[in-house]
Amino acid sequence: MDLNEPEQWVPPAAGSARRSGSGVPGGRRRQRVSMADVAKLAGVSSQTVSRVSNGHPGVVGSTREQVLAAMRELGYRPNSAARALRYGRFNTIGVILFSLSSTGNSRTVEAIATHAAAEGYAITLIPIDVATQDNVLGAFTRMGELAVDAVIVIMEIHLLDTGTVQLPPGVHVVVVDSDAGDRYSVVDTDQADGARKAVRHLLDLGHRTVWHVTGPETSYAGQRRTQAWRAVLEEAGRPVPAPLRGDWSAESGYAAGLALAEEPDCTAVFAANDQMALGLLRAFHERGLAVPADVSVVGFDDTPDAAFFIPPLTTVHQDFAEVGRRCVQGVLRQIRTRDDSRPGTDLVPTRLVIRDSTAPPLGSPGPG
Amino acid sequence: MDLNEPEQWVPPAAGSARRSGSGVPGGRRRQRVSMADVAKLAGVSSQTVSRVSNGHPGVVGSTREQVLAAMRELGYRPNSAARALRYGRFNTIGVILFSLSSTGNSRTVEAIATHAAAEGYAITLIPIDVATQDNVLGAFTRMGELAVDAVIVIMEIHLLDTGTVQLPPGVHVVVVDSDAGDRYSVVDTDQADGARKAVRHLLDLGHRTVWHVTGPETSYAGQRRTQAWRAVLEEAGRPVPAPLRGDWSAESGYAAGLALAEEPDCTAVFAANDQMALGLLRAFHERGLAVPADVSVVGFDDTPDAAFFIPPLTTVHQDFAEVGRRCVQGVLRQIRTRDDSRPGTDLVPTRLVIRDSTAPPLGSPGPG
DNA sequence: CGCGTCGATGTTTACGTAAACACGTGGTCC
DNA sequence: GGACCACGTGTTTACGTAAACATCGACGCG
Repeated sequence: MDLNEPEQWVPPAAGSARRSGSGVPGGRRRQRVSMADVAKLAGVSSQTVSRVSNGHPGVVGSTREQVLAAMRELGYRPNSAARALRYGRFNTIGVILFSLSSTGNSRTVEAIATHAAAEGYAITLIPIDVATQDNVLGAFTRMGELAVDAVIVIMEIHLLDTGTVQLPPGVHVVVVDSDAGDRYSVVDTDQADGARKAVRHLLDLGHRTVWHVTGPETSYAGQRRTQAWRAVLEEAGRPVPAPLRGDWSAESGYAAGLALAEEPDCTAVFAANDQMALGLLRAFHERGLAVPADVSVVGFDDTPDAAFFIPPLTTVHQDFAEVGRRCVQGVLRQIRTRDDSRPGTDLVPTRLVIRDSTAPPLGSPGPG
Repeated sequence: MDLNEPEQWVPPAAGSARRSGSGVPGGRRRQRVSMADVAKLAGVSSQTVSRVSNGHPGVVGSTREQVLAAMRELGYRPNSAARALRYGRFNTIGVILFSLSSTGNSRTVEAIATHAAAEGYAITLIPIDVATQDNVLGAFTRMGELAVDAVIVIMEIHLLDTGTVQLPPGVHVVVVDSDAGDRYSVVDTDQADGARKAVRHLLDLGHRTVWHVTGPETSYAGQRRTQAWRAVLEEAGRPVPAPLRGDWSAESGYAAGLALAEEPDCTAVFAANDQMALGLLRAFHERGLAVPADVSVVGFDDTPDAAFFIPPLTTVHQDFAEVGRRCVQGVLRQIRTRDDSRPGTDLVPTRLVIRDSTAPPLGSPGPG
């Protein structure tokens, strides 16, 4: 294998080969190089190697050079397991989530990984394919056994409130997509504010009311968006149409769109995410309804593709990178201060991006 | 923190207050529970605890029960660092990739994580935000220091062929999106075959030739698709239009679409991915070209959204889950057989999904 | 009835690292 | 000039686990 060192070092004392492949003659047991090996070659103690390895002061230049040379020659790498054992820390953050398939999740995870890396932390991923109680518990159990110092949970935390889930002590938690701010440190997009902006935008354009395609019931984010939609309509004294249940997929948006196309007084729809908005656009197109002339559509997320829908989608921009950044920040603060009980909710603001899928209703004099 | 045990155990020696917060007065040093603690409480040796913990035979029922009870009481969890140190393995697979933002990558990673979990392996993610040589090297160096038994590289491996990258010995590698089958174990979608199917489909419909929007130059997958496109046209004796350079984004597809709209004899386009196809659709729509009546469009990937584009997109389906599965399989085979030099290329087949964005050219009698 | 054997459990040791402490040498201060 | 200190380096030890080996008692067989 090209990436590897050409060959591993074997101590010179052929007779007293204390590091042969465990004595097995044919054993090709790629022996890992330890500090002791480096120390022996450099003619120093292993503690000195440790000091050099960790950049500690108190090693004179010439010794340091010798050690570094030995390290290079042997291709020494610190053994992170031994390190973790010694320090009691793993420098790893676990991330539990349902799926990477949603834009939001994958971008949040990416941001988490990037920021964690910048702080010297790796991230370990535990996806849960099917959201059964068992799977969730299993994931948490596994995480408990894993080498992580903290866990970021990207899912509705209610699934965990069974009392049976236990993380090992000293493992800190930050939660995304949940309202558990009273018990955990929560970071999330300001779902309610984003939804409010979307609905108000449509009302401001002159629409009498706004229809709504929801996310799945289990999604906290979806619930918040739906609540905010309802609240804005009620505040404004507008009728509140029955929401259509979606599941984030374009397909569910399409189904909702076919239904909404039959509603003669539907002139504005707020979809709980961009994918469902895409489904709406296609359904309306198929039924001969022009967007935005006949119906206005607003989405949520601002996926990179949303600007290229037909027509380009007005939507609520979520700053996933910022969510990821704050998750890491929160988790590191807990690790560093050893304080794991700082509940609270940290909301990342949203931004309404107005494109071409919204307009005043037909026959309206315009905004007002 | 709800998830944690109420308090940790401290060996009884002190007085007999075996459940104080910790021996240290002010120190709230969440003491981790070790086998020794469990052993003491259960009145057995730590070796017996180890045997119970690992399900080894040779522990009589009553003893086992006692140990299990002690484990439960103390909330014992095995220390994975110590385990890794003892075994020399971490049960972790590293994944290096550029970005999770692309559908393909995130779905591949998800599949990797799922299958790895099923085999008792966790995955550690190292994303590289900007593809500079330095960043790539840095990621590999970090990976070398990390606790991983193997690495899956999701990127063009040429970036690594500098000779300076070194992974520690015993770390196995599987590569995705590369042609390094002569040096590494490579798993990938059969890019060429997929592209061939796409182009042939368009020719079969009666189009004289097929235009092409490429992926970024640096992408091996993109190169393969472009090569295959060219090869099919040449084999069929058709003219080969100059390909338009894209970067996977819908925006670049849109730009290409605006350019292609000016080409009077462009009746069929093969976009190297679905997002760029989305951009094409919008550009054509904007310029009054009907798809598929005036221009046929084929994409690549079959993202979940592609079926809801306007019109629903004919595209090449990639089985990312299978790619992920085979990556894990390959890596585990290497780990288990201790054989890390089994180069070869494992291609996952594709499937052409015909929807509504392709049709015979205007004025054509139809396929043939 | 004594010896061999087997099964259950305890004891020792090693894994690789790094903190804590020990040691020795050279210089400084009074 | 002797006590002390600083600095560079070596030695001991602990981290938690589990393999390897040791021990001890009970049981079976000749």
